[in-house]
Amino acid sequence: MDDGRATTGARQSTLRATNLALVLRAVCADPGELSRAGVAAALGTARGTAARLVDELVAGGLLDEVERGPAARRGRPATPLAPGSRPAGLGMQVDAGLVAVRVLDLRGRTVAERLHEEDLRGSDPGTTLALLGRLGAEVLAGLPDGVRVVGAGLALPGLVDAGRGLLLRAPNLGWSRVRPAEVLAGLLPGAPVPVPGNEADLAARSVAEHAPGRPGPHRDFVYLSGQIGIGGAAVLAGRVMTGSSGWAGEIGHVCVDPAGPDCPCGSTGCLERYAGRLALLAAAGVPADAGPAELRSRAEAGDPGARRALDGAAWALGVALAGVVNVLDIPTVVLGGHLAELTALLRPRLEEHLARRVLSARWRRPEVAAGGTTPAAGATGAALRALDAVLEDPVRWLGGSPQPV
Amino acid sequence: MDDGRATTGARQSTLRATNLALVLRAVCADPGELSRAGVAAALGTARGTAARLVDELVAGGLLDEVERGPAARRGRPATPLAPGSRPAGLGMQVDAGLVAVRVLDLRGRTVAERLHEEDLRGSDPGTTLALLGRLGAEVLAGLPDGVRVVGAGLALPGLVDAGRGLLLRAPNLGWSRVRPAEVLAGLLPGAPVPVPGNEADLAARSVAEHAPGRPGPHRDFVYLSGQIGIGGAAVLAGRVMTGSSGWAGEIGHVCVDPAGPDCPCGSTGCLERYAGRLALLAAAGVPADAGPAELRSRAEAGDPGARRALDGAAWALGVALAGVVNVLDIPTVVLGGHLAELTALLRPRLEEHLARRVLSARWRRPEVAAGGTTPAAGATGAALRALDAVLEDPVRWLGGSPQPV
DNA sequence: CGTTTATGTTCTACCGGAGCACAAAAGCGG
DNA sequence: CCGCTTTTGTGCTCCGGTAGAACATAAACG
Repeated sequence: MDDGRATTGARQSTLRATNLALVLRAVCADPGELSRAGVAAALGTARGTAARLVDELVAGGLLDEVERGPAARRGRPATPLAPGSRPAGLGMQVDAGLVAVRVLDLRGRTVAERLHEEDLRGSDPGTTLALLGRLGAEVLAGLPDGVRVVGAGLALPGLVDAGRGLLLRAPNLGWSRVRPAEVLAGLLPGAPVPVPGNEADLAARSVAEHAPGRPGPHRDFVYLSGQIGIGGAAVLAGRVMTGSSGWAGEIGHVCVDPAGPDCPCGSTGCLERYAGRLALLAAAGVPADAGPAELRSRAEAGDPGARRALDGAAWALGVALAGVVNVLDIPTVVLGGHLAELTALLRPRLEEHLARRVLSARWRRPEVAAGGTTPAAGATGAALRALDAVLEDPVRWLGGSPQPV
Repeated sequence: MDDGRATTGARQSTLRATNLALVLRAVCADPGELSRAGVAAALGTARGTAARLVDELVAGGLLDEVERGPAARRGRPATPLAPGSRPAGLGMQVDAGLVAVRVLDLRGRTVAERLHEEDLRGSDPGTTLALLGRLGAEVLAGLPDGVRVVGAGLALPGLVDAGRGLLLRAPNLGWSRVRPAEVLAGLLPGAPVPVPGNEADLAARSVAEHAPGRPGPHRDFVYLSGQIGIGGAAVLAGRVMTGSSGWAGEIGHVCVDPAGPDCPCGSTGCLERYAGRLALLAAAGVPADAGPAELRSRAEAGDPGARRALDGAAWALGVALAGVVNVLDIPTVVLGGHLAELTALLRPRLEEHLARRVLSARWRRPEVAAGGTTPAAGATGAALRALDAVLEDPVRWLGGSPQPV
């Protein structure tokens, strides 16, 4: 997308902006642990400077001075700092099986949420988005006083043109060329228009950081989001790679076997045909409406059909992911969505396949981990992404006016 | 590798360092086109500030004031600036078929080079590196006065642990666990120890920028380096993705057909088995020592065996690259090495396969382009990487002492 | 040859961090 | 209970760096 390198000369205000961002980020990384002096130590700046920066952020509501516990060390007690509790991000998600709205504050806490489960395959975009808008409006209306929504995001299971706010195609919803903003704009009073994004990218972000600026357990990983289809994302140094148009991560359509079954996408032998939710359940002989939990209990009970289906999925995942790891050298795989609860069953075979097919496995063995099982991870990620605007450029949010993007 | 985000507070000297780097980079991007006033306009700084920064860089030898041509516009004529001609990078390369040494200056000009072709498969690392060292010493001895080598790199066709300066394994050389610095250290007087890197990564860099800081025709592309094996690299926003350990880009071992032939790497149906130099020539019935030029002329003459072999390679490349494009969303493929001269023959089929198997092809059709045919692109890339240290932090090179890394 | 126009230079003003001194708020020890 | 120690927070001056304007310079144009 961007070059990652500013081409504009740095002036002194840039310096201050940079340092404000660094202070905010340092506090976000260790909420409640840093004081003004701690910030100075962490950044290597003079105490006076750090104090001035902190004061400014506190005045703007981006940082809070929190109550201190019982004084442990001697010396004047520090005033612990935490990310402000007023700035919040609005995350929304539409998936084949649910609609979700979630509001996160700068500390990463869920301030409010609404989830609504419903089979939305083939649904009418206008109707579904209107439902989402109503849920969103309810959530916004119920927010505590003082909470300021600084941005909004919408996770969608398909190819999104973020620049134009356009969902190009979401196969499992049956949607094409939908512009969510047109429906949502009027329904969310006082909130910015949600920026659409790919569900898997955003879910991966919720794994990469648990709260704005607070790194999760993994910093480099390949994320697999098993919904009805299989989406994915590669995360490097805590950043989701979105590619040149934002369409990266379509791991579900990596070819596992060119002689394999046809895929609606036009290719053959796509991973989705082997490890997608429907394919997996069908191969195991589990009714489609039973879900992966049933598959799991059958496999744990020793059902041979279930085990065979899981082995097949592990094999297909192994072929596809080995390719990804060979190309990207990110030897950690996090399984999310319906694959998360199957991780224990898939891992042994999958790690075997990866060890065999990844060139560098001799020196660093690829590992498979389970992602969180919180529903609607995409909504969380969307809220986190919205809040990132604050971390990136705190100065914009210090002035009284909450300028939207 | 790193987080891409400094955690240290910015002080005023940081500001100056940033701006010096920006000035240098701006001049490198447009050598000979910018004056002091031009720099001020490009960076948006005051003219006085820009002039002061330029003066400092000129005094340090990082910028040169070059002769101006005939005055075109009216007004006081500008003094055009160009990257300094004294700082230089030393790039070296060992491949299965050649040893190369190349010195590039900050303007991207080849100051000196030595190439030596020889079949080095199964060669003794010590002997070959000693040969490389001798060539390097000759090149260094012949450098014009005033040229200062600021860094050195060594492109190697295998897995490199850059942190420890260790070549883990280079299958086509038959080398394992080689530490080039041990041999080279004493042989290159007055030059820093070459930092090893992967050949494909470095060759890709030479495509991404033609001179330090001067972007090449593509900013986002997947590079394929057809040597005996097939290496590769993904370049995003002009930056080569090296992965978490620097082992990214092993496209040659992406699985094209799990039921395909065994590969020495332990996997099956690797791309290399279909589109590697030896596999390709063998499939076409061309003698191994004849090379791709012979294959090309046969195919252009209509030889059915040659065409079949190329179609097979295009198919395999299509399957593997479609996977890469699906995952990374980098819809430009640059073919280098022996594949470069076969581009015209491979492109039609390859683009067809990509169009069919890439999910987003409907909205943006993947394209295939030919890389340069300059020999030893890895050496060029290694020299460019060495020079990057200057662009990243010019301040280090302004003081008289040429502190090595 | 004066005017016009753009470049390069010099000077002051302002901004922001560094560094120091000092006040404040706790624990520790008598 | 009181002074000492220790750490935090605050106020001050100094210094480095950019902004901006005024001025000098070097060409082309009429």
